[in-house]
Amino acid sequence: MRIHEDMAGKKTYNVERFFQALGDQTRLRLLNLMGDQEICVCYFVEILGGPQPKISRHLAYLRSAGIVSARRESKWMHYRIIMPPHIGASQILKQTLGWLKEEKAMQADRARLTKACCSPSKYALLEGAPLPITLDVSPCEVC
Amino acid sequence: MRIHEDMAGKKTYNVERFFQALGDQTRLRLLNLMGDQEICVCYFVEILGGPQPKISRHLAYLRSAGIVSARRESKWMHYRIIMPPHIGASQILKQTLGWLKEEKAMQADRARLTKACCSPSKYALLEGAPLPITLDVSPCEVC
DNA sequence: TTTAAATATATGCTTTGGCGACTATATGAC
DNA sequence: GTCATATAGTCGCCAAAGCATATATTTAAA
Repeated sequence: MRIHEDMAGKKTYNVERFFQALGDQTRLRLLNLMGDQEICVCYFVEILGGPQPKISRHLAYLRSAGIVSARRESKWMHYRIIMPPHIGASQILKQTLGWLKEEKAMQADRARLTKACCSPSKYALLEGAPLPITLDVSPCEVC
Repeated sequence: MRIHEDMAGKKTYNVERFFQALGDQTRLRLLNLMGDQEICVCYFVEILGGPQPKISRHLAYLRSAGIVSARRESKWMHYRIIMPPHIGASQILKQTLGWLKEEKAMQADRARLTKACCSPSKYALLEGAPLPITLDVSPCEVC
């Protein structure tokens, strides 16, 4: 959850860690793919390419920064974005996700995800993999 | 300016670098102190404390990330925030600055800056230093 | 039913590069 | 020379990438 205590013993959100988590291309691509869906790791591996441990590492980083959460479903792991408890961070994260949607490279990633979901049998890695689950985004009281 | 070229030769904003620049406590404090003012380095050194090269280095980092610009006035250097050319980054930066204003530690920094400006003669480092200059913030067409 | 193989994901380990802190020194303006 | 600021050199640390291996779960075999 990446909360630490300050000298007064009060819980304080780790702002640095939050921004550092956003300061990496791979992690931004992962967040963009998640959007408001809960997605199985195998899709990340398929879409981003590259060695699987790399994906796993970056997901772990995002988890440790309190930006995503993981859920196990039999042998598959699903990741989703969770809004940080800190309201400022939460707003920035939303804004960042909105911005990513407008980047061409990010749109291409999402398009490939959609395509992969439509015909997962064409991708060896995705045989029998559970489809992404769209989360109902409860309206935020802030915005 | 931290723009690099992608394979198509098109100029592309360096998002990673932008977030990395925000991922450090000292740099966030510097940005918070600048706000909408142009401020002399000696104030940063006075308010943040610590060795002067540390401040200078972080300012250089912010400059290389295209987030601040520097202006020389005789022997003093003035720094101010400049809005990134990328609209998404620009919005995030504004939002971050707004958020910082609400953090207690950041408010304390600003209070000490105000105090120092009111009676610079009390601070050895600030003898004869030029006061911060408030910039007229032209209304942004986006927000 | 216990065991072994296969699949999905995570973690260890090593190398490499960047960044932060610190001290000392260089530059630029008076 | 003096003052304000920047840069260089060094050290230690964190993090990223790549490869190998461990864990967890399901399927297949015996």
